[in-house]
Amino acid sequence: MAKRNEATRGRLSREAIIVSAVALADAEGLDAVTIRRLAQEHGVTPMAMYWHFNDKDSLLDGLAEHLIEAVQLPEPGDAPWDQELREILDAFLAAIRPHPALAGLAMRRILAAESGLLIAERVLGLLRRGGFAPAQAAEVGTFLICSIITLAVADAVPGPPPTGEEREQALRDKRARLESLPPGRYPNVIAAAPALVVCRDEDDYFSLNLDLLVGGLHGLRRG
Amino acid sequence: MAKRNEATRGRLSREAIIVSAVALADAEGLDAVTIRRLAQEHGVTPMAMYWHFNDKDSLLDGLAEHLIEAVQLPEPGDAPWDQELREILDAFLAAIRPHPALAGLAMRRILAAESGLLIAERVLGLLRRGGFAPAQAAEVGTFLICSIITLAVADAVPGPPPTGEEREQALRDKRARLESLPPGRYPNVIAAAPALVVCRDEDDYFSLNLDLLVGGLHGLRRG
DNA sequence: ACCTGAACACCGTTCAAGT
DNA sequence: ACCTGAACACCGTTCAAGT
Repeated sequence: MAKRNEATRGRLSREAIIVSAVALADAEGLDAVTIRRLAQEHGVTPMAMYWHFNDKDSLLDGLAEHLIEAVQLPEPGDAPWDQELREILDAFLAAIRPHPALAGLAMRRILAAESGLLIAERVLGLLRRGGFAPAQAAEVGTFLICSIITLAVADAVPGPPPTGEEREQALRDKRARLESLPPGRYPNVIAAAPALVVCRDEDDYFSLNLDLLVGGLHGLRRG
Repeated sequence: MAKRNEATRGRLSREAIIVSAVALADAEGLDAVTIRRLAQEHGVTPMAMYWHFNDKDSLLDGLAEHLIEAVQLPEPGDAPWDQELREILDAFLAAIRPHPALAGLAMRRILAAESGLLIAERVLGLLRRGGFAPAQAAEVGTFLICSIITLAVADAVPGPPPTGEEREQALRDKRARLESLPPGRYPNVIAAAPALVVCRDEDDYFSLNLDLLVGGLHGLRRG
């Protein structure tokens, strides 16, 4: 389909492959990100990829790193630790939100590259300022990052994102199914049906649960 | 390899397939759960599976349902709402913990089957008792469940679980890498290295972060 | 240094056909 | 009702070879 210099002028490169992989994941989901498919988009044979990446897993490593590098870490300030932590978590979420299909890749790869290590260092430092011992900070910090990723992944349907029209229809069906449940047994599911099938406002959803996470830190016993 | 009645005496059945798929996922990870592999273990051709499941996705639906059905929902009592909620989240985590490779399947499938709807109804009911409006309860409740799943998924390495020996080695390597980082830039990562690479006690890790989640509810504005 | 050709062992899935 | 045979369009990966 794509001739050689359509996607990249000149040579094939790690960066060019990663950029097209990100676009592909955004458009059609992570399952569409395939060695063979990427090769085709660059007008190259599948084996050419193996010069730039050891295997598919290291391609995914590259995607995760690319994602994490996009995080715009705020400068350290003199705000209270919890407020500064919140800003970092906001920045992290802002960076991965546009790529829900890829966000999950970051879960087990934050400590693999420098950009992720910098984030971890900041988060751990703030938690220590908040009174957490190193091991506790590690456990809580890991969970915080994973939870943010979970927030971003939550609105990723696996496979190709459906078109607006069929998506609307699927949501209507799902909501109708919930609302036609026996009212005696499921009163709360029925009452919450609209919000269960799709949140009213994504920003509200995110900030509500970020409030929960950061607020929850204050109740924990330190030591 | 396996003769016909090794894995199942008599006929093939949905349940028998699911049970062997769970065992396979536990032993070798979700990637090993393959139509062809399962067929082989039941001494049957791959196409036989398509009589029992529409496609692979509905097999995964079945696995998720199987997992959620294992949740031992505590009886409703007269404990405070947050305490009862905590018990439900504990029960949920206890059920999915043994199957980290499968836990992720439950994320988008809780509302698909009755067992999950019952859990959702209880969680939503308790959140409403805690003062949350229906839509807010939906958003917080969804996040709570997803976070619990994240906790369980967190210690699932994709692919076949490595043997004890090579796992130990991999963890030692990872820890050594973190500890040999420049101390000027990464003091907190270095201090937390042991806990970042593997938590001392999994129960502690889980209960610490469950405390965070449930405690975080109290700080949220209701309405 | 960078890429191709040919081949291997896998996937999920369909469709017609057997009992 | 339950399963098979044959076929299709995909995967990731290796290895020797070309320029």
